[in-house]
Amino acid sequence: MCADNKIHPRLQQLLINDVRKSTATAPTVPLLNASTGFPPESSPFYHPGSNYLDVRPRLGASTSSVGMANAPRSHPLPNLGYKTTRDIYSSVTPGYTRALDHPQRSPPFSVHSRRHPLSPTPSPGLGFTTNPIRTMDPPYGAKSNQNIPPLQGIQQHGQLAYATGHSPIKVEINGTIDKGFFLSEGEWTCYRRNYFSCICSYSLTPNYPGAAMHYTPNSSATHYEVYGFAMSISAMVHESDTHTIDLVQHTPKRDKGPVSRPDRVELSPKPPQQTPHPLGTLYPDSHGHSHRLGVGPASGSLYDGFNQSPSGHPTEHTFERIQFKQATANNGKRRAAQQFYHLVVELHAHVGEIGRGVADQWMKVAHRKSAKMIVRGRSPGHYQSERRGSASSGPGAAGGSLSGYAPQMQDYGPGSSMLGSTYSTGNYEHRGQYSGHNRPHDLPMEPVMSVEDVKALESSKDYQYYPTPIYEGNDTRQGIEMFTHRTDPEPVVTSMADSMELSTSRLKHEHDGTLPSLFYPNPSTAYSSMSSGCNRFEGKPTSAGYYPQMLPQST
DNA sequence: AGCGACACAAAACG
DNA sequence: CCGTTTTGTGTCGC
Repeated sequence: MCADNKIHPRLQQLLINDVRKSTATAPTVPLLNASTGFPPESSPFYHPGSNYLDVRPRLGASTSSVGMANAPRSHPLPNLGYKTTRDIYSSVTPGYTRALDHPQRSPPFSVHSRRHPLSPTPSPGLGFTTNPIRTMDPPYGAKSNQNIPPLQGIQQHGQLAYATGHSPIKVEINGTIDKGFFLSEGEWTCYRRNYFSCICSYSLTPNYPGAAMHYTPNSSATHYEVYGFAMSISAMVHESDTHTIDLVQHTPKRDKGPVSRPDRVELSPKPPQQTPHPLGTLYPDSHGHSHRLGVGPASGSLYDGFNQSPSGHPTEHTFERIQFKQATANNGKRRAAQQFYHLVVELHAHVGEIGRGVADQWMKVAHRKSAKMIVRGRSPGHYQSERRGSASSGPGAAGGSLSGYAPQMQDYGPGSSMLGSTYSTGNYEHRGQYSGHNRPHDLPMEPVMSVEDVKALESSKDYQYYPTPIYEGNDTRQGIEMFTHRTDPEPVVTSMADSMELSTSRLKHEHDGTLPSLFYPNPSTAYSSMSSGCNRFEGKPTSAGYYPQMLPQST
């Protein structure tokens, strides 16, 4: 698979160049230190720099790129639609957005504001940020997000525990897929060419910063000292654990800049109960960086989280300007089986270099898959009839619906982005079908998963996203050597309880277009649901018939 | 059909 | 109000 985190040399070079404005570029290396208060340096295993970090492209020089030949475009095409649509969408929280955003435009949330042209994508309204209105909402804040595909339950690949007393640690993964997605016919959809971003954070319960902890992969009795954690995002084909799909990250320069694969970013845990910041990463972090991320090469930066932990790592990271490298198969063909992808938010533990040479060792502790999604490779124009689907989509997105998209819809509640609280409130207004009901606030936070998903999850086995040494939980035992292989499928954990929840929640969520939030509101919840919950909000009953493996995955 | 590249244009910013 | 930046997407050509 895909693996590589590594960026092509070329890219690396390129990356830096672009940065014009974005400062970010700098060597972002956030990586290093052991984070979280763990005793990194002292540890024998501690490496000053992780490899992966180093790998990133950051510097380079070239430039490149660009364009090659370009043919002058034959004719200018006016896009008729643009405006209209845009305008409509634009309404989106413009004001708010900005305010909130602050710094840059790209801030994750706010962004959407920008254009939401045809594609629903842009989240129309997402205002993520905050709509004034929404902001109020409360309790969990979040809300809605129509345009935010929900995440399924967490799947752990091993157990974390404090060295002292061996007290177990509950792990929560929070992720918000921002921008770019919309429901079309009940399915989460996005365009391959459009950007989306993913705000990631995790929390440990209990959280004792600085306390030594160890990780025990499932199926292994071996304990690995944990020096820090990192999160990453990847994508895979629905119902195929082995088919991964490459994700690419652009700089603001887009085509003129380098393209890289989103990196693994070191993060410190976010306090579980912590209230998410409404703005999320929007705010500049302590370093003063604004997060415009993206810019940088790959991931960005490190500077993302605004909350930094003592260890110096942010507690949250936004992977911005992310695109799927390839579209799902059979888009557009109604009859043909539609392929789906899942975006996966992963948490890795830095277990140090064991031994010598090898660079850092990372083991995947847990991951959370998103609801299954369709990635369209063609221009929105090709889908106009349906578009927006769901959401609004009607044909043409109709204007009317647009309104639906209105600003309010999206906002994130405070938590949404961050903590898990997000769930939608229901705003699907226009979403016709889905819209049905808005979900009361009470939505369950847990993600619901369909049976299918569950199965899929259970069956899942390997994930090897990184070339670098990462262990999967399963293998652990094998120790380092295993990097590469993953072994068996980990048992996905699904407890009965979980199942029940799932089913329950499922019912609840099913029609709402709303999305359940990705996050778990509180640790306990999270814990319980951990293994498999998931949800899919998709309208289709099953994935049967899909071609899970069709795509060539990136490998 | 999907993809990469180029280009236009609007939204977001400043 | 205006210039710049960023990003959605139309189009071409493969």
